[in-house]
Amino acid sequence: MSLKHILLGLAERECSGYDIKKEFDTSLRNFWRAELSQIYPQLQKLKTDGLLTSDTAESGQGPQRIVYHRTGAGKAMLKDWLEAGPVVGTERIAFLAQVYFLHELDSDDARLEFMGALRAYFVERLAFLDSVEQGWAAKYPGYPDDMPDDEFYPQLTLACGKHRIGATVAWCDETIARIKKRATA
Amino acid sequence: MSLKHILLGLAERECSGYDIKKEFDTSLRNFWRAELSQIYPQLQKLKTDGLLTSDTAESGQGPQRIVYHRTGAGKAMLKDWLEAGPVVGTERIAFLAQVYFLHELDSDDARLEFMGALRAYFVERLAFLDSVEQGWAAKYPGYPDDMPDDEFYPQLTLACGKHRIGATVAWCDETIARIKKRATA
DNA sequence: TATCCCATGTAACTAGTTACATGATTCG
DNA sequence: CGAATCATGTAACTAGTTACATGGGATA
Repeated sequence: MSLKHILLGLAERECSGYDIKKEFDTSLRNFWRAELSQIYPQLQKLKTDGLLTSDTAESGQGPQRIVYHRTGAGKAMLKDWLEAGPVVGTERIAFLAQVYFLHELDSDDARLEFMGALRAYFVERLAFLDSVEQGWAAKYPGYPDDMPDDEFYPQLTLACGKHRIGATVAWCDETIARIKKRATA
Repeated sequence: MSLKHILLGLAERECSGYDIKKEFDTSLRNFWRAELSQIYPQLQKLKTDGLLTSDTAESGQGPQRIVYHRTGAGKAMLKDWLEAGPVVGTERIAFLAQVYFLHELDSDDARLEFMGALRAYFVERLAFLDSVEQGWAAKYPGYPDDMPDDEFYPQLTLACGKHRIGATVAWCDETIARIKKRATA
């Protein structure tokens, strides 16, 4: 279960469920997503399990915040997860399932439209990653290697996204060319 | 919901739940996985929804097989899914969540060990894809483009896997070098 | 005779999504 | 005064996992 461990990782610093949601929607968005309706109960559960503690804090606007912080046991559980080695082989890639059955569309035009939409999506993702990167580069003159640990490792996930999405765009281009060639054959 | 549509795609030809499981474990394994305990009830549901029909067939060994075949409505639903455009942005990549928090491990050696294990996994996946490809190449002299439709589109998913996994291995190498450089700095 | 593959399923559980409910403050 | 943002949650549902249950036929 990764969500649990992600919350334990984020709770190195005091944070509320609302704060965490914002992190999912920005920094973590390349590899994980979660809704508030999943985050809040999970934080409560981690607290009853003794992995987090909570405190109330005033917020400038709106109701009181409940801020969480991880315990020693919480940190230990996160470390166990990392020490158990990479969690791989569980990914589901829906668009590839669609490509697998793309012959069910009834024209090459329809198939090319599908591939064009796919390519556009990934190009947009790549642009987003570039913009995040520019923010970092502006903040750290020694970017990407001269950064504190708690930014260096997140930066690695961005670098991975760039590699993978770049490769996916290249595959889209290749695929579009192959379908066109096939159409004229 | 992708599983439903994948089953509708596979049920173009008559197949049993058991057959489908084998397809998940071989051809589809690059982008989706499913257990028998999810497949069997889902097939039953698709039948009651009028998207599949079923028949019993003798099997050489073991009990009777229940073979499914999709209806016109089933085919139409699959087409609707494809025509609605690519399903993207839902992926969860657990190993990147781990990398994001890798600074929580307490030595560079531990971090390099993690990255080494990750690299080894992807190298192995790449070798598997190469072996699948060699099988295809042996069967079709005009590989990869001169293949029937119902093999060409699956082949595209293999090509995508090769691109993406290749890029991931390159990222692992780059990352290992960056962590080493950081360790000596 | 033991193990593997064939073949179908159910039960209990965990994980994640969508919709709903509440209420304060701030900005235009 | 209306919309956006802050802030927390519950309820109902869908999706997926793990464990259990059954039993035939083939192979070693």
